[in-house]
Amino acid sequence: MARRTKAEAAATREALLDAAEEVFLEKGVARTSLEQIARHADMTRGAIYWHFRNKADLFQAMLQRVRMPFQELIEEIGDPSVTERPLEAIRLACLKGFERLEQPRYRRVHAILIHHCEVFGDIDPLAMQNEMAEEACGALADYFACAARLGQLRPELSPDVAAELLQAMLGGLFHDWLRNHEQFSILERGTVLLDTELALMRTPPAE
Amino acid sequence: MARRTKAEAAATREALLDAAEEVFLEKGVARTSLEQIARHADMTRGAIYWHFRNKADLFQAMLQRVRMPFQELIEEIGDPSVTERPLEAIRLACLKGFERLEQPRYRRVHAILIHHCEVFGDIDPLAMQNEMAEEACGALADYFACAARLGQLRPELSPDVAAELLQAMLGGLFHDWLRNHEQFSILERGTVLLDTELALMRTPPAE
DNA sequence: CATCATACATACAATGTTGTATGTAAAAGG
DNA sequence: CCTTTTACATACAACATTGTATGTATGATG
Repeated sequence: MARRTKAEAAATREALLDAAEEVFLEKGVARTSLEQIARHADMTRGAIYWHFRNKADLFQAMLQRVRMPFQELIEEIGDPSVTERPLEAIRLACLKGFERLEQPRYRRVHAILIHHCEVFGDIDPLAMQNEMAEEACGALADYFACAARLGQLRPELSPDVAAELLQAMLGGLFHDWLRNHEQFSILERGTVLLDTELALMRTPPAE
Repeated sequence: MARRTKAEAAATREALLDAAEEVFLEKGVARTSLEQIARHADMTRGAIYWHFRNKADLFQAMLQRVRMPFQELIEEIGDPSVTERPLEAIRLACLKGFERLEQPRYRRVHAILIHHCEVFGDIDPLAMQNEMAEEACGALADYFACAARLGQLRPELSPDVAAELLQAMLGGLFHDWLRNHEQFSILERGTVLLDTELALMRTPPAE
């Protein structure tokens, strides 16, 4: 066999990560050997050990391709009136998140992280999930607090509780969908649930 | 070594299941060998292979000890006025579920099922979770439909959406807590979130 | 009290997986 | 055009785990 050009080498690296996604998702991380990943990409383990130190390193590289912090979603809205309508900012950020999750790569990797891998090596997926959850909950709490100051939140509803409530709901929806994405469209159901919940939380227009 | 009496044999079976719970929870199902489980129970693999056919069989037996369908929780309330106050029935059933989850055995096994095991052998934990989720959502939908008929639900809120909403929220809370049960008490936070959500959903008293 | 089935412990063979060591042909560089 | 490095493929040794086969002491049974 022949050596590849730098671009080709980068392409095989991506191909290996693609293969890892598919095999991990199908068989679970623990039950897939590096051999299976390599063969699924029409390579050998030599290629894997060239690009990555071991399975954990490959796994981390796979995660790097789909990082999606909540704050970035907010910033991507690009609407300057965000600070005046925090509930709408939350809504748009969530919708953006739903849309992104429908891309196969995002969906697959998150499904692997949440449903198809256990602790292994120096990688603790639960710790990562904890970080994601707290990051999301913290951001939500900020925006709900802002909404409360602006009188846009029902007065009997504490902003922190609202944040916990919404984060739990989104997390549950997230888990349910990742478990079986053919069951329903996360964009559709997510929109309905999110709008319903926000409508319940918003202070009703005065009559 | 000596043979044991029937009662002792049953005790070692339970001890093996206890050991499996602890080791599974700590190291993940895939990464724990039967040897480790056996040694953790001061036994050998011989004992395991006597009581169970293999790891999958042991795993299933472990699950059998903690089955908790939503309907049973409702029935355990024992309050005959349940059909007249469906939202209260939901509330009590959830609270009962929270309390049960705080028992170490229930907590550990569910944490294993949801966060510490992948597909293996003929066991698909995701399918089990799907069944649990649909069972819960179906039951919730029934009670919300009942509440709607009795005019106890906000008229703009569809019972099915309410059920999906609550199920997602409970599922998210469930996952978050099982990921790290020392972070908060599921009974405390669960009560707050549940009561808040139900209060938002309930039709407000006429003024 | 002799026998048998039970409840394990021990020993062994087969397999799968990992990490590394080595081989190699082509691309990069001068 | 020659050398060096790159980007893998191949080969090998070590280990962990599994299932089974066998051993065995004891409780149960007539």
